[in-house]
Amino acid sequence: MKIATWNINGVKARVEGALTWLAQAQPDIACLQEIKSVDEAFPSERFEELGYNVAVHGQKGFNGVAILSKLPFDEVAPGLPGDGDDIQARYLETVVSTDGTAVRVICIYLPNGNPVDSEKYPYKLAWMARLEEQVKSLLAFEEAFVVAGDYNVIPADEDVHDPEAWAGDALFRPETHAAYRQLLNLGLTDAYRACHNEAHQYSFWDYQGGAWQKNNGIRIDHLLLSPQAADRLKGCEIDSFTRGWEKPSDHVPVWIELS
DNA sequence: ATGTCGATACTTTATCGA
Repeated sequence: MKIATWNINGVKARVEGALTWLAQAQPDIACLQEIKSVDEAFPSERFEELGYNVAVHGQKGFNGVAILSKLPFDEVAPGLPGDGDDIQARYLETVVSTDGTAVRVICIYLPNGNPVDSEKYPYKLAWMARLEEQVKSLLAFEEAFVVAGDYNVIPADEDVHDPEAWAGDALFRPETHAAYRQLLNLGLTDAYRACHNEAHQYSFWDYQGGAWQKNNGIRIDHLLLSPQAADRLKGCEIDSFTRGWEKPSDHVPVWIELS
């Protein structure tokens, strides 16, 4: 089973590119972030034509997540628990099953958090604390699950072209690293790092400053696996080639293969 | 080169968020 994550930076602007990649990469499940669309405007039919079932948790203008699945959804649950006042669409949880084996697939768009002296940074840290609580609850089931998405977290120096340039940024601050480490320490596996040890492999290149041409990237799109999912991990790759396409997203797809 | 992009609104240009 191939499960992918991709921040597409606007589904309206990216639908053709997304369809091209889906037809070529053939993931069984694709988690999309930053769809920047309300549910009603999401072009579900275009994805259904490729054989996908569609679950959307949208919002006007910003944020928004969706999950495409060739397998039918057993469950669909939008929204990260823990704050009833949070209206930002950043979390979508689904369950699919094949041959009697279920896998829970969670699509997240973790808050960016910049600028760090604004209310956005405490919101990011609070969101990460809520995610940690949710993951704790899910781990109690002792089942396979994948938390895939744009984490807006650069895990380590080796995941950024220039650590100095990112010092103090919300994606790279000590508090951010601490919260991410706490999440991993619950028992989750970073699929990419479980499969690769080479440094400077990125999933995002800024539109500005010729970042793609200079390979000034960061690795912020992750698939974290429960122990039961990690046991089934066969591989993990980054499809960086999409960044060179016409009208690219600033993020590229990352995917895993599970047995 | 602070060098881009997408969505929004009292739109055709400024603002926001990334």
